[in-house]
Order: sequence, then C-alpha cells, then structure tokens
Amino acid sequence: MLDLKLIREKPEWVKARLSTRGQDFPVEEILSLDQQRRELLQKVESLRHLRKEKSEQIGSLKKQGKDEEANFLAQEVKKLGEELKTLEAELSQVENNLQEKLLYLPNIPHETVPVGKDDSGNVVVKRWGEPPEIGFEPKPHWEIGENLGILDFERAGKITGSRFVVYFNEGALLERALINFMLDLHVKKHGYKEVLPPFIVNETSLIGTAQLPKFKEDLFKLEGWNYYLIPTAEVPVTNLHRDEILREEDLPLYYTAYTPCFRSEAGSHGRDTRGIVRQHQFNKVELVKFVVPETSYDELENLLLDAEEVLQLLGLHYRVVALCTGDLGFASAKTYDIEVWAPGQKRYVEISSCSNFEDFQARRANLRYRPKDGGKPRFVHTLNGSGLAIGRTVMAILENYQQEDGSVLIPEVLRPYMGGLEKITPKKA
RNA sequence: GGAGGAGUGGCCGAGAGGUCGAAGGCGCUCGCCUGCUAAGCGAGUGUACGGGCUAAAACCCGUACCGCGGGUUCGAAUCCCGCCUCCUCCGCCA
Repeated sequence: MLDLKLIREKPEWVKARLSTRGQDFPVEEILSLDQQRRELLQKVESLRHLRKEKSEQIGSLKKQGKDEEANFLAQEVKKLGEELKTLEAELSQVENNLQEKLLYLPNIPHETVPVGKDDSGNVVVKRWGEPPEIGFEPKPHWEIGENLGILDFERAGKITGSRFVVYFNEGALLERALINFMLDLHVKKHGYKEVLPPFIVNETSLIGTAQLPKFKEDLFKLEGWNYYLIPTAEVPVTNLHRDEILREEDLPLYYTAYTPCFRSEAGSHGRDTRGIVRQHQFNKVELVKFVVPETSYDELENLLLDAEEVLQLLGLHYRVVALCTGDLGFASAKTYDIEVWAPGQKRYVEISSCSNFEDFQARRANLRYRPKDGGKPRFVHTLNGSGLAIGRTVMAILENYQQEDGSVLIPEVLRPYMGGLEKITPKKA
C-alpha cells in the first residue's frame, strides 16, 4: 500500500511513476475520497467532542441531584447522537471505499528500474557460466524424466489432473536432496533462520503480502473456510511479524523456508503445458528479509547473490534480468529474475525472482520497528526471493546434465545428499 | 466435539458505567550522584488519524483506540450479543 500522505503531497509524481507500469491508476479519485474523508472526519469529531462535554455535564448534574436538568440535557444529547450516527455511517463508507482503492494501487517502481512496457523491456544485467556442451540433440526434461522412470505425468493426471506430476525413485530423492542442500546453504553459510510455516493461511495474511484482494483468481481457496493454500512461502513468512514492532537492534532478520506452493495458473492456459515448469503444486525454498529502509537495496543485491550461489554450486548456467516497469510485480519496487539455461528447450527459464517491496507490504501488514534512538516506530522494508524453485531446478539438472545414453549425472554438491549417487540411469524395463 | 477460564501500553499488571490514555512495576530516554561499571535519586516516556503553527519538524488542539465486530446508554476498558485467539479438564485423533 502506498502512503496516502505521499499521494496527497505529490499526486502528479505518484501518477507519473505509476503510469510507467503501463496503465493509469485512479489517483484523482483517491484524492477526492481523501478530501471527503477529512471533511466528514472533522464534522464527526467536533460532534463527538460536543457529546463528550455534555455527557460529562450530565454526570456532574446528577451528582448534584439536579436530575431534571440532567434529563433535559440527555434528551438533547440523544438527538446529537442520532445525527452523529448518520455522519459516521457516511464516513465509514468513504473510508472503506478509499481503503479499497488503495489496496488496488501497485507499488511505485524504484528509480533504477528500467522503463518498459512488457518483458521485452527487461534488461539482462549479469551472466554466469556457459551452456554445457552437449554432443547430441538434447532432450527436454519431460522426455528424460519419463525415460528414467522418475517423472510420471500420466498417473498424476489420473490421480489429480493436468499440471501435476508424480516423482519416483531418484526423482523423488533428487527433489528432497535439493531442498536440504538449499536450506543448509542458506542457514549455515548465509545466516538465514530456518522456518517451517503453515501451508494454509488466512485472508489477512494474503492482504498483507498483496496477493489479495486483487489476485484472488490465482489462489486455491479451501471450500467452507476463509483459508487459502499458499502460493509461496513469502505469505506465511512475511506475516510472521505482522502487527509487531521489532527492535532495530534485531534487524535485519533473515528467514529461509521450504514449502510447497499452490497456484491456480488462471490465465496461463496453453503455456508450458509439458513438463514440470508450470505446475499447480511445486516445492520452493524461499528467502525473506526484514530490514531497515536505509539498507534495503544493498540487501536486495545480497539476496540475489545468495540465490545465485545455489546455481553456481550446481554448475548451472544462468543470467540475471532486471525487470522493467511494465513487467514488475504488483507489490514490488524492484525485481531481479534469475533465469536458468534449459538446453532441452533451448531457452532460459525463470528459476528465482528477488524483489524489494520497500514498505509496501509493511504498510499493509503493519510491520514496524522501533529505531535505536527510541523514536517513533517506522515501517520496515521487506524483501524476498526464491532460493530456488525446486521443480525447475530438477528440470535444469535433467536437461543440463543429460548424457547421450539417457542417464543424468548428479552435480557433485548434491551427492552427499543422495547417498553418494553419481548418476541416474535408465531402468531396464 | 463437551465443560470452564482468559485476552488492557514495548513488556508485566490493576481497574468492574462518568473527570481513565488508563494506577503500579519493568524496560527505555534525559539529568543528578559516582575512580569505572552496577546500584541509587529525579524527570520524562503509547499509537493512529484530523486540525493549527512551520520550509519541515518540534509543539499545541481535537478524535479514536483496553483481542475483533455489533448493541444498550446522555456516557462503555467496564453491561449485552457474535466472532477470533490462547490456557485448563474430558473425549477423539496423526
């Protein structure tokens, strides 16, 4: 959520910055609602003041035994109360309306974000490694996985439906190994605190991180409950400190969490229909930071490095893309995507997305900290990034480490997590 | 699922229709004292919103906030109703 005061003070600037996202937002409407709100508020408050004074008078009159006078005044105040009630109803309607409009307003892109209208405006800022040299026509991972007997799309379709997969044997083991490898790296080397949160959250949490109210159709909701399956660990983890006042001395806070993620993928019909790239359920290790505003952009760079290191250790070629204003997520002020090379599909596939939300989520979730000097509480800045998406990492390993005989080498760092296994080989049927 | 109990400031904890933003304590800030530290002494210390003043603050005024939402009343932290959360006991269960 944006700061209403900022909108009030620099409406033209806010409008201009938001418009770089490629659409117009109802800034004027918000301003006018704000104006109405303040006018009503002043009326309501002065009426309340009057009522308070008179009620106190009634109290003291009664103490003096002047009941008749008291009753007369009470009649008067009663009318006042009725008038107040109408005005209050009006006020709360305006406030709800204003609040709703604010919840639908996206974050302002940071000044360093390239301006562009869609993903064609994104800028490659970094490359690491090289695509592997494969002396034969590389296969896409779904073929490799099915040939190895470790991925089964048909049976997943039977038990659930499309966009689900069953992992068997070394496939399941690989998934589990990756989770442990990534968590260990982030906990032991990068200093994150491990957390295993609920995979189901309430509406308030989703409003806090801004999946709601605007993106309801992307979520799975539990029937008969006001609960949702999490689309990312960002939701439960960022909401850990909702409505809290942290101490500056305790910042920054770094969390890492493994969770499955559930996404309806509404609006993605026909995209990535084959393979494990786009599933309704996938595993992910997430990184979340709570930091003081002054450091959040440095923290973003470091978050990105922490995620990149996973790919470096796995020996997977990737590039880093700075998202442009038109491609930026709703809540984000700045985002880097990490895209891993997928030789079987001859394209780069997003495997991590690292964002600084500044105080956008903090404002929604009321995430604050008390400065060291004891001053007023301020909003923290929140950041998060995938470190990494597990399914897509499996995809990348299968495609990058495939051998001509159909087997797949296991990256060395993972072998200790897989009982020393060096290679996945096709089972002789 | 059944029966009870509880939710008050950064934290702990009193208050049980009127002058209560709320005693007291802890913590914190400033000052005093003191070889240093600790202790001690004194003062201060909630948040949000709106208004005034201002370059902006500080400051001043007002309103709201005692888990959340309604209601009763001239007036609600206090009474009533609904919900949420936590605790205890019983039952069930991975």
